[in-house]
Amino acid sequence: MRNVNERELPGTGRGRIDKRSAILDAAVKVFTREGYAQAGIDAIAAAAGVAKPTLYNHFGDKENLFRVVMRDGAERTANRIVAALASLPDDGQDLAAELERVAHRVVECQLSDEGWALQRLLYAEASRLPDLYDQVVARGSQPVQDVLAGRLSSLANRGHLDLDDPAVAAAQFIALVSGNLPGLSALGTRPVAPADLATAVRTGVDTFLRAFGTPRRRPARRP
Amino acid sequence: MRNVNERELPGTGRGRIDKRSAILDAAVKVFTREGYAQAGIDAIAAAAGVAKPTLYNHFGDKENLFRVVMRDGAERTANRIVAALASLPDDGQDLAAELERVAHRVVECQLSDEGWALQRLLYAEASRLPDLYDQVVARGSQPVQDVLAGRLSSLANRGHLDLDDPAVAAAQFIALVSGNLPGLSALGTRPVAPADLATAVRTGVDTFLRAFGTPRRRPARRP
DNA sequence: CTGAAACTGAACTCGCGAGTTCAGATCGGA
DNA sequence: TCCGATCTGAACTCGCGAGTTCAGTTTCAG
Repeated sequence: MRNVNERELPGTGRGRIDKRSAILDAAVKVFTREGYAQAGIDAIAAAAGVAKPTLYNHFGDKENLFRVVMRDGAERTANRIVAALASLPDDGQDLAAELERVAHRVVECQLSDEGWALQRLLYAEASRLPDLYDQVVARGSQPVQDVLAGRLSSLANRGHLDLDDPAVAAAQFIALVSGNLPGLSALGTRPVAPADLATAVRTGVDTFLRAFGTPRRRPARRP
Repeated sequence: MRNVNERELPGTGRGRIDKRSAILDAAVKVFTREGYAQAGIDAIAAAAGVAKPTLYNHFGDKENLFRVVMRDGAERTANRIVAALASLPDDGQDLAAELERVAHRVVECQLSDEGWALQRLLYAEASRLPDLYDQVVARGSQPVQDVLAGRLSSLANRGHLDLDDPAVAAAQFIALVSGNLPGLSALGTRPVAPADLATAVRTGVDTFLRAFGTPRRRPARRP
């Protein structure tokens, strides 16, 4: 049998390609498909095309592997959303349409298989691994809210929005726009009709603008 | 030893008191404390003061027991919330304060240990038991939204709110008022400072009234 | 009083999965 | 060419937990 150093067989997966990232990719898939408890180390190793001891060499144990997977996933998702937010222009041109466009992108990240799965995994294990929750928030939702708050603040400064507190507005924007998603997609276990999605986003943005749109006066604060 | 039909010893739990409900009570506690996978049938039986075969006689297997627990829990929680909503008056007297009061009650149900635990369990097992999700929604969130929509609609008919669609407004009210809860309480794993809770509720109601309060005109629909 | 139904407790089966061990293969670098 | 690090595969340990079995007990209706 001649040596096969010129190419790796994809299935068997021998060679010096990054075992570590292969394991992480496989772990994401298996964890998100099966859940933490149901996911088997054997299955992950097999999916990664790697021997079990290799996996243990890299990650120590199952729980630690899970932590790394969650942190990476949160960061990846957050980066995608932040990139989408960065494309929100500062001039108030067609503000409603722009907000809808951005909201769509944000919402799509949550609707992705990975997004939902990460959220479910986080909920499921939050009480067992409270520190993990903090880390995921720090790398995930926090930066998203901060960036969004910044954009909204820009718009407010130029008179296109009427806000008291950009951070609150950012949180409420996200709540309004994605509050219906769990129901629509049954926590991500069912596909969402694009029309339903569009409606959800539109009504969310509508209400946001009813509250914070600039042509309108805001109601007097109650005593 | 004289007969003890006048009273059961609470600890040992012998006698004809409802074994079934004793098991359910214990199951709620153990499932919510440990999560589905970690919860042991032995632990549940022990907590219920019941022998394992009795448990299996009543519920067949672990998964079915879990289903019953979740359905019951959803119904119980929904009933509490609905009761709170029913106390929302129809006259617009001090509308903001009344909305806040109701929102507080709604939010407290989600903040309760059982509320959070049920939500985490639902998220965790939704992909494995999709039908369960439907049932929980049908007995849990759906009635709540319907009742709330009814109350809001009443208020709108009397000119105290300015709504297009009461169902949408109800969903958005809940989203605005409880959107911050996961972050505040770290998915229910940490206590929430009453002041933070009050702020979250107040800002949610504020924004809701900015969007739907009656003195204001609603922004023109965009093309 | 009696017999059926429900309950008990303890021991048992059985499969699963996390983590380990080890002898050998493979690779990169010097 | 050779060393050390890394990877492999397969077999193994070990504990855990779901579900069962069974012989004996309690309860209650008739």
